[in-house]
Amino acid sequence: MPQSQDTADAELGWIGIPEDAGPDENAIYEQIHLAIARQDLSPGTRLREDHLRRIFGVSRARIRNVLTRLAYAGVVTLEPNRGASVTKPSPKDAHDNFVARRAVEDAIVRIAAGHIGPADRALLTANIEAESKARHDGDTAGMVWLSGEFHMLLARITGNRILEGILRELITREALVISTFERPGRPSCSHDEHHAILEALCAGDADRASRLMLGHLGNVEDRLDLDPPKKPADLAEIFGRHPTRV
Amino acid sequence: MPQSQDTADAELGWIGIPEDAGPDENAIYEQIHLAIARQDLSPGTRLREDHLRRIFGVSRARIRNVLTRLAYAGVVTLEPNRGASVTKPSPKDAHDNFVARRAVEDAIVRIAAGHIGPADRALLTANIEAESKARHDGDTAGMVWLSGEFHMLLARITGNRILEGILRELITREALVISTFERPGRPSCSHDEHHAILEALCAGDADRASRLMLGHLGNVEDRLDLDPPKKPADLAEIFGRHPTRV
DNA sequence: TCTCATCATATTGTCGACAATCAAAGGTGA
DNA sequence: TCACCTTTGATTGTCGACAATATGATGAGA
Repeated sequence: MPQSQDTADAELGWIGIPEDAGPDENAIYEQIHLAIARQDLSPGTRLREDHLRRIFGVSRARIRNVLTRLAYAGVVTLEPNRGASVTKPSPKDAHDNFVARRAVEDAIVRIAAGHIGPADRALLTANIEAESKARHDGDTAGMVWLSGEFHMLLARITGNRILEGILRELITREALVISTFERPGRPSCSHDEHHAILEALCAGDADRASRLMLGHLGNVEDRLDLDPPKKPADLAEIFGRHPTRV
Repeated sequence: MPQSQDTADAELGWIGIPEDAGPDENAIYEQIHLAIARQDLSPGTRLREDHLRRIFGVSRARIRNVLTRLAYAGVVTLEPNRGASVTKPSPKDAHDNFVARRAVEDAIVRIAAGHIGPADRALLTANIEAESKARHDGDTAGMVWLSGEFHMLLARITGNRILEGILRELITREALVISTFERPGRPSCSHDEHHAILEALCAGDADRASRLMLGHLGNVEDRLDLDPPKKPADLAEIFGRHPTRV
């Protein structure tokens, strides 16, 4: 499949990955992680070691180490002797991820309701405005990312690094879920919901904030199309293109 | 500090780590992870690459990879140019871990209340009995391990691999927390609590199971001594030994 | 024309050697 | 006797080369 390979490489080439990220291993990890979280790298994209090595200007060993860690985080899938690719979540993965997220976000929002300060409020408000702008500009990837950032900001308010780390993984995986299962032409519309959650938090009403958060997450999930495994699409496309010939 | 080094090495040598684990990387990972979860390796123990290499009979590169993954899981701490050691959690880490655990376990127990079947019940009952036996035998490490397994069984009942994975990490870190902060001569006494949780689950009473679970986790936390950073103890010991001389 | 076996290429897996760094021991001077 | 500098040994960090494996192409046979 030379074609899909090339597209994947192209995808790696232009965006997200800067010309010369330092030799710092963590930096490389963050770069790739961010590229996936921002949907610059779509599920299924192969991540060839030699290619990454040239992009980042480091030895293969280091790339390999980074890929190992990304695989542990669940955003990259490592197949023996087949290499690494951006994880393509199954419908069950998607569902499980949502369930776990509800549990974690519920806890976070309840803690945050007691911790939120003026500085936090400013950050959250700014985020909501940025997302609003992204929607206005039609930047859907930016919207998904900013939406995730809103939730990460909430996690940071709690001061609990463990919850924060867990949520980070869940949100990154959700970016993969969304780009795999999104219904075309169905924009996410979480703007008012984020705002309502913020208000409840500022009012110190943990129960209401929790209710709003769970409803919000439910809406995001409902907006997806989890039933079909999606992408035996390739075959369907081919059949559609060449009705009965060759 | 040659002495603490030697004890650490000895600790590595005899227990937990079998003579010849296969060259399978995952197997090595699991071996070390298990040894930490079972408290066979105590917090602060240095994990020298060359030493591990000889024990497992593989190349250093592989050991290095495993240590990277363990560090990501938070059970091993990697200091640049200083190597790896079993993570010694701070009091804050301990607290954060408990908070996160309450969130995750609450969700798990609520889901499990709707999913539990006869086979699950048998496994859980067997676990409770095994823990009872371990207590009777005075095998505290075994008790901690079996107690963790009880919670892992609950997670498995939910069928949610993501929640299961998250809990696994939290439980492993809790083993580190316990061996770092346990009050001497204060045995954990969760026997009846596990039993009560199981009963509530079998009755399908999610709310009661949740309440019991949260109380149970709270009890475990209360049993610890989180206030002192623990171990400037070394100095105290020295001062005690040599009252005013030299 | 189709199927199957064989081969060539590209990619990953594994290893050992060397360089860089750190911690402790030993030695020098005040 | 103490403090400080230098040296030595041990440990980790990094890399390049080679081996193993999978994928796609080629060609022979039915």
